Amino acid sequence: MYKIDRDEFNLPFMKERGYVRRQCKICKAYFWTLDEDAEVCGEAPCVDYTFFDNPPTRRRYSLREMRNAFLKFFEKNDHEIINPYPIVARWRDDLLITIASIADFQPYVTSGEASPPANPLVISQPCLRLEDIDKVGFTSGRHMTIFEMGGAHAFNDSRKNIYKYWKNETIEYHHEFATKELGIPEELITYKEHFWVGGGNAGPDLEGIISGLEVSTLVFMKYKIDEEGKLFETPILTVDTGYGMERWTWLSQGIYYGFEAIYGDLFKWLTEKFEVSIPRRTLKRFALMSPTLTDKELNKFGEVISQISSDSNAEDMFNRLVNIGKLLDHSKSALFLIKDGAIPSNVREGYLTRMLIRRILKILDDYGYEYDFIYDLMDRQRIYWHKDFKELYDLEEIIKEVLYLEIDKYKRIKKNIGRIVSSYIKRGYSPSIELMIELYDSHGIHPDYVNEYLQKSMNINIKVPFNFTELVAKKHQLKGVEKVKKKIIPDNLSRTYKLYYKDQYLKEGIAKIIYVGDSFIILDKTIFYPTGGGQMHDKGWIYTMTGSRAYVSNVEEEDGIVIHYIEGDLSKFKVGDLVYLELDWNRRYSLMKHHTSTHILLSALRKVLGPHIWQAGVVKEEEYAHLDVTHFKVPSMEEIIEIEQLINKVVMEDRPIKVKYVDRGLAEKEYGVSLYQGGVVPGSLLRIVEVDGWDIEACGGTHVRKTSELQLIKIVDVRKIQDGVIRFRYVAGEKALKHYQRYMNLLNDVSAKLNTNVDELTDTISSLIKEIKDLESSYREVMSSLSSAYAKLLLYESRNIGNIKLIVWSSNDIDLSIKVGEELDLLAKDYVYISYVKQGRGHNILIRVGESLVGCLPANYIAEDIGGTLFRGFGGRGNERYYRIGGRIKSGLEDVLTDKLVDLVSEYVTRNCR
RNA sequence: GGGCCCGUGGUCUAGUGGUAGGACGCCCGCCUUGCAAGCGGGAGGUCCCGGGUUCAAUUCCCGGCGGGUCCA
Repeated sequence: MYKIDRDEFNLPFMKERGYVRRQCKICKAYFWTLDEDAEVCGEAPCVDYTFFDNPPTRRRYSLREMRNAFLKFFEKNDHEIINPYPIVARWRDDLLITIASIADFQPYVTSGEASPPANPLVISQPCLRLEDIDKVGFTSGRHMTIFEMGGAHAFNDSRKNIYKYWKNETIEYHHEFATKELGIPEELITYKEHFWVGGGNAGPDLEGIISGLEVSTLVFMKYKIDEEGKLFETPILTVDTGYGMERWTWLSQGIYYGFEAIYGDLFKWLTEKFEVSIPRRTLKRFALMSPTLTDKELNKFGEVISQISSDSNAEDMFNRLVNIGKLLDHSKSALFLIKDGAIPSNVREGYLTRMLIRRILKILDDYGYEYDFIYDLMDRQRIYWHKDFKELYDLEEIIKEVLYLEIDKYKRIKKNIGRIVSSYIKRGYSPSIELMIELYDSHGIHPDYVNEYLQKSMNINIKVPFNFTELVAKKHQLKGVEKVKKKIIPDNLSRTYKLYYKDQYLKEGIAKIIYVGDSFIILDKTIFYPTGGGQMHDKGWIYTMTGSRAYVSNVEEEDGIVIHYIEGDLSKFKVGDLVYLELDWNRRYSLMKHHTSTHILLSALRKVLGPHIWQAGVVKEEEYAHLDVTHFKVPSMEEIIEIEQLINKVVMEDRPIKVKYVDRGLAEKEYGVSLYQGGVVPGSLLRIVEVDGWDIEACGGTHVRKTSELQLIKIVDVRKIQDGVIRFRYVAGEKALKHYQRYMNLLNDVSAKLNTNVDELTDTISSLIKEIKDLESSYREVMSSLSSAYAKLLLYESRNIGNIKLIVWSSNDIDLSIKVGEELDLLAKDYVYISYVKQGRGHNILIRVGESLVGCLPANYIAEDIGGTLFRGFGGRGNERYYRIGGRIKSGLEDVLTDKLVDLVSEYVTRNCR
């Protein structure tokens, strides 16, 4: 797509080492090699892997050893080691998960807006990629959903005269790491040209290929790319290298199946558990051909396996092997996601965790293992990795609870399969792919399970296509139109100076008007805080120097410019005038208390509930605040009480709240990315708010000076707002007092209404409920005796036509009429009961006939006859014994109805029954 | 953030524009040495909430709340 200049990589390094540029005759890519006669690029599938049984490195490395070797090598070469970021990318609003080491530094570092935590730096970043999840296991370890990307990054900024290094040094480092550090002969290394595009940036890159395996990508980011694919040079040149730690490890061990290299003992444990035994030679053949496997071939895995082994159970064995790979891979991914707060959910990153866990459960199902096996699997993973990722250690209980809930949900789905599938078929769905898509989409039922059910109940078998998930995805492709916020302010205004950052307690001030819109004013500086970071905007007043006053009802921020929305007349406000500003301080002070309370609560939640707690959303209003956090269930009353006591202890300890501005890079290094609880914070300088010794966050809100100002924080509501997200609602300061008072009033009101006092309220209500129940049951009894009495009376007064008793009754209660009809059954078998009921504007006729008359006088026949003559246009429904019709008739006709009915039915009866 | 599915006794559910039904559980009785099972009887419901259409809504329509599920 993008052409790379033939001299792009014609670097001094290439000349010194004797590398020449060649074109691959198979894949057509250009590459650099020491072999002047080379015709193919050196990457599988153009060539075979050549490291099996014969690793090119000086020795074998475990993943940990490889990571250390990598980090230490670059540290030796003046790179600073940076701790990895979480795999849930909360500092980005365009990504859910960290897919590359450079993602840690986008967008503000790569755009030049903020400086990096160190320059140059090196990092080993766990990354998650789910695009190739279906290939995991089949490609022998080339694809994993979770992997560590070793990133050595340098940021060159021509505007600031910062130059670290660029192409030549990058390749030299790579080469030296491979040859000197690991001892790989340089003839085995080729560099393949490529053009990399991603995350809004682009640039040429070299792929480092050793013994057939691509082990690194050295990207030279120098373009921004727009939606049409146009390239623009950027002032920042970013060296973005990605060393695939797992692949280097695999390479160094020279074994066939990559998962064995990475997961060692865990792999061995699973092969025993799944009773996998594959001859070494067969496994090697498989691993060698795995890079060439296409989707189509994976669809016919059996045929592929038959090419490399004649063994009758070979396909089963390889399927088991592939599933072991999937189990290892998916369980590690799920573990790391949970560690970083991606609690299983039906939305966002939590959904990825759920999907991975469900895939594991499905495999266990397929091989007849108990779901409980996943506890063991995940716990072994936790122990396996906890030395490298210390937070894992404390996660034992949390993971257990999360898994318990997920297994429970999965079982529920499975239990309902039969019922749901048959209900869809009853609804007119034919057993088909469409049905499977619908069932998966709406109920999460895996197509295999649908098939199993169809096979059992209808003996139908449907082939599930390899691209099933793709078909499901297609249903969702209609994209919503993005709402573009209309810009209402002119371009040339300068940013508003924010006085509330200079002094958070400013209640009044003076500013100059620089723009007057139709309903808003823009000032050169302001004390009004605009809605942001979950904190609602201030309200207050703006005065002209001549005493005119306007009410500020809303404040918003756009591109650093604060917009004051005004209620009322703006004609007195002129550009250039000085105005006097006054805050509604009660409101603001309450907002500040709620904001500081939020910080205190968040840290308390992490302490009480666990390190998986992250902020998922927050709103601070004048009357109350709420904080949404990632957690798997509503905390118990005990936990909530503990949390409440803890936050109020912090209040009473009177801790100071400090605000300081720190360079973004330094702040991240010092405090970690847990700083970004509130999401993306732009800019190079971060405003850090610290509740002394308790909580540190990057935050743009206004806070109180000391925790004692909060007086009291009261949690008023805790509930689950979606799977994996719990909402805490709370109030602070005088709002807490107000809350108590409001509830006390409520209780008093209720007590007064019930003529009791608050302490006896529960007992009173209990006895009231009982009383109502008793009344209801007496009412039923009365109704029953009443209808029984009516039935007897009506029967006594009935007129005999032949030996049939005809009862015509006019009532005003449809329920009573129905009941009376039922009672008649107990008294007679040869009656015809017609009840006329007027209700509101409508009229209803009930018709009921005794048991012995069903043959000659079915209720539905009578109804049709009456309906046809007397109530044209009425609707009705019923059966031979019971029928009900109704509709609207002209007023004034009611009186004649009863007589007419009697005549009609008498005639009808005489005619039909002799 | 968006799409789709679902809300009926304590639990699981059938069903419907016109009398809310079944199973499990619960209570009482019978049979049995006892248990389980069986038989007979009984209690238990604002058919999620609000609005609309209709003579009539648990059912149809709209909105809300709650649950499920998939996609990004």
